[in-house]
Amino acid sequence: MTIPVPQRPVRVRIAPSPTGDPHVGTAYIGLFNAAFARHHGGQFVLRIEDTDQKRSTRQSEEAIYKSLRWIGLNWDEGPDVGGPFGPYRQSERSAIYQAHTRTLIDNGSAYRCFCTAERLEKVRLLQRARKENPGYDGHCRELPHSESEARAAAGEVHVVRLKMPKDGETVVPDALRGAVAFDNSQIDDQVLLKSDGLPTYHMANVVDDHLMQITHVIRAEEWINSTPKHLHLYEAFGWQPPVFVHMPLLRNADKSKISKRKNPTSLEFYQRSGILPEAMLNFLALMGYSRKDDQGHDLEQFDFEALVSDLDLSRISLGGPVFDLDKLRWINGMYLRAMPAAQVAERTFAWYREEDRHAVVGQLVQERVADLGDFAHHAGPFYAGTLDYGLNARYLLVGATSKKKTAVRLSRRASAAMFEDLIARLEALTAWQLADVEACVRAAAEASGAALGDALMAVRVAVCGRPASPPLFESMFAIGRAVALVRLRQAASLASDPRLLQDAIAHAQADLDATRRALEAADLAVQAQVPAGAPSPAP
RNA sequence: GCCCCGUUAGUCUAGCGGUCAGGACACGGCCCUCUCAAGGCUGGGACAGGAGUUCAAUUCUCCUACGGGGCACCA
Repeated sequence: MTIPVPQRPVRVRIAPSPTGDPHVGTAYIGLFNAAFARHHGGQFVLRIEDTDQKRSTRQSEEAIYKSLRWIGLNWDEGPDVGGPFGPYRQSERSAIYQAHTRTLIDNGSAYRCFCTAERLEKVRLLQRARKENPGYDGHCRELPHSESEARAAAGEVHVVRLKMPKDGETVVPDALRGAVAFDNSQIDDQVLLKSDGLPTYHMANVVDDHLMQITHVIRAEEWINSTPKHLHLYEAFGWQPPVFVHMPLLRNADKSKISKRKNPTSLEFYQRSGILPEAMLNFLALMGYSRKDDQGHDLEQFDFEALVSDLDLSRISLGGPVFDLDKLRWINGMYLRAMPAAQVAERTFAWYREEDRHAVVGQLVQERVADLGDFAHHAGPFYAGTLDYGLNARYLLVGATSKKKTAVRLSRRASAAMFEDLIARLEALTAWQLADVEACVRAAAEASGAALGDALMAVRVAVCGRPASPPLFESMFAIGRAVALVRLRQAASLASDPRLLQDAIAHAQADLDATRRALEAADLAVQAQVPAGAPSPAP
């Protein structure tokens, strides 16, 4: 199957929601969008979907720009670079959506719904009890036009819903999967305009994609089920829908949709771990796509330009690819090895230099170094991704190694819960400020019920990998949100899984034992060489 | 529960009716080597199962199983 390309210029977009750390999934979809646009000489648009006022933040938006640029993606139009179809931030387009919603109400494709959240909740509960499909029951669907207008005019709180056909089916032409049919009876009367006057994803998406003249919607597979709604919106407006291409979802090792619980998903984490952006991009390209070398074998190494030149989206494989850190690291190493030697050092120093933590790290390490060479030892944890806890994993159990008689020793579960609590607190922070980080750690420590020092030790080892480190709060602050969170999640899963924890400790212990045996053997060897007649060493 | 998508080794993939089912990561062995890497060689390891179509199915169709996704005033 080939991807249809209309006569007009190809225009594609990514539409990330600025609600958290810049996600590898965004970069993944962005990569194929950007490559597709370039391949066809079209434009690649970045649109910010910040209609969820509760969760969207400006920091997150900035972080998205930074990370996408880091990985080498450039957009032709977007909130930060402008363009002829702006504004590119949905929160600045409310009037547009409201006007369009109005036309849908007027032409009978949508209707106002005055149902309260409580009523909807009740309906859902009832439906579940009766084992029916959850969905809106159509209570306000047939309200007379005059009543609807009057109640709205009176200022009654309401949403606007799409009037989906009750029967028949809607066929989604997916460029990779062919025709995908959905029974209309399965499809809910989707809310288009929320009671706060802002549109939902579905509405904003369709309106923007049309107004921005998007020709191909290349997005993640999780959207395929809502595409019938989008198709009906296009129809209701009398617009021509774009070509839909649903990409497979990146997966965790257990095949579930990739998540920060089970994988580092923040692009910042990879940047701070010393992954090269071109290696990351290459790795992402390999997820579902492949190219051939001269001998017809799979080609592992290629850059963006190469991807652009022979891109054929219809060759995307549809099984959800597992995000394999081992392979990422291998690719990264391959890139490093392929560089001129001088460049490796150059890139490394540049990477150190572009980091924002030097001042803090220098200060923290200063008191502990006797010579310049000591820096690397003490600063190690500040310039790394995940850590190997080894024998130190035992400190991850709160209080377990405490020398205080009164120490409160937390169970594995309770220790893991303390980490989870801390993670939740840190995730809730809108900015990464020293004082806030400290407050979070102190609060989590206190909530755990353990002595402050014991809880801090567990956090210290989780974040720094060692029981001896510069002051914890400053260290966490310098290590940064992305890396600190990944390490805490790693610690949490280690603490909650007895097998993992034991393995980690047993592994390190085995190394230690081997060393001890080697030393003993060496001692014996020395004794054996003692010449006859010499006094034997004291026992 | 209902709907949709998917299924080649632990993982990423090639394959598009006839192949010794190819490559890569990871894993094991050997070589190289002062160590560790890197590199070279090499080994084990896959078409989820069952029907059908066909002279011939990994490849086409259907069923089953398994995996995933969706069913919000989140995107």
